[in-house]
Amino acid sequence: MQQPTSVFKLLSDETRLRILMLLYREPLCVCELVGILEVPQPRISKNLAKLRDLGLVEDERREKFVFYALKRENPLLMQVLTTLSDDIDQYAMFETDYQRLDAKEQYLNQCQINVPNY
Amino acid sequence: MQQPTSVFKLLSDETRLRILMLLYREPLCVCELVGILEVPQPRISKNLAKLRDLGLVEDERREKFVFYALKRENPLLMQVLTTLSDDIDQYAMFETDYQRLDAKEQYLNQCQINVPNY
DNA sequence: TTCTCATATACTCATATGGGAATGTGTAAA
DNA sequence: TTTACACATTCCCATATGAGTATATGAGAA
Repeated sequence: MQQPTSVFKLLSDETRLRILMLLYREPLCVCELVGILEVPQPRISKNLAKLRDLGLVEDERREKFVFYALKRENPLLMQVLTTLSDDIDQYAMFETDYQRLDAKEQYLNQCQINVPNY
Repeated sequence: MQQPTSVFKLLSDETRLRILMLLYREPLCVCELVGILEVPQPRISKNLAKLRDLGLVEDERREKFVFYALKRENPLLMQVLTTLSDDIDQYAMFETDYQRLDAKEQYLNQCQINVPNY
């Protein structure tokens, strides 16, 4: 089990928290995260690596894409994400991200993924 | 309401999280925190100041002592502290701090406070 | 007023952190 | 085996952070 302070350190960065909130909803590949969050790809990749290093997410390659999924083993992390998600209308940025996730097809730039039945 | 990332940043430091966990139980003055946590006084004071700057705790002077109390207005913070507290046996350091809090009289070095009925 | 004690702050330093730009790697298609 | 695309990593830099030491502040006691 990870140290609580280490988990909070990862949660304390806006990019990472936005990523975690999205992965709380569903697994996503890097290019989807780039499209939804409108953040440069290296920044996404580097922050995903930090999340993976602490075991909060796991990655799985599917053809050309690498999908990241939230590992739902840490009760503290899950409690936090649930709390935020339950009050999503209190957090404008996360709420916007959720809306963009729901319509993610329009936010995938060059990359048009089509990986069925995850 | 504070940004979640700002709250997590404060929670990501071990000294501050230990302080918050103790204040979750009851208000304490600086010298009590020093005695229980065995951490240098300037470090306690500086971290308390950061917590106060973000509105997570409030201070109140009583004679020579300054008592700090958790402000229980932030749902996210309260949810986190409750989660940690409910699984306290999973977190050895916090559990030890709680035990020292329960017997705090023996950990107050020079300072022997006696401030009744808070 | 002077002394003592509790607490706060200033100063300095070493280290950590996040980010952008450029480049490397790996896979699949042509 | 080239090309294209998705993703990872390296390099460098500006800034933030946490800590210790010393010192300042502030209140009560003498």
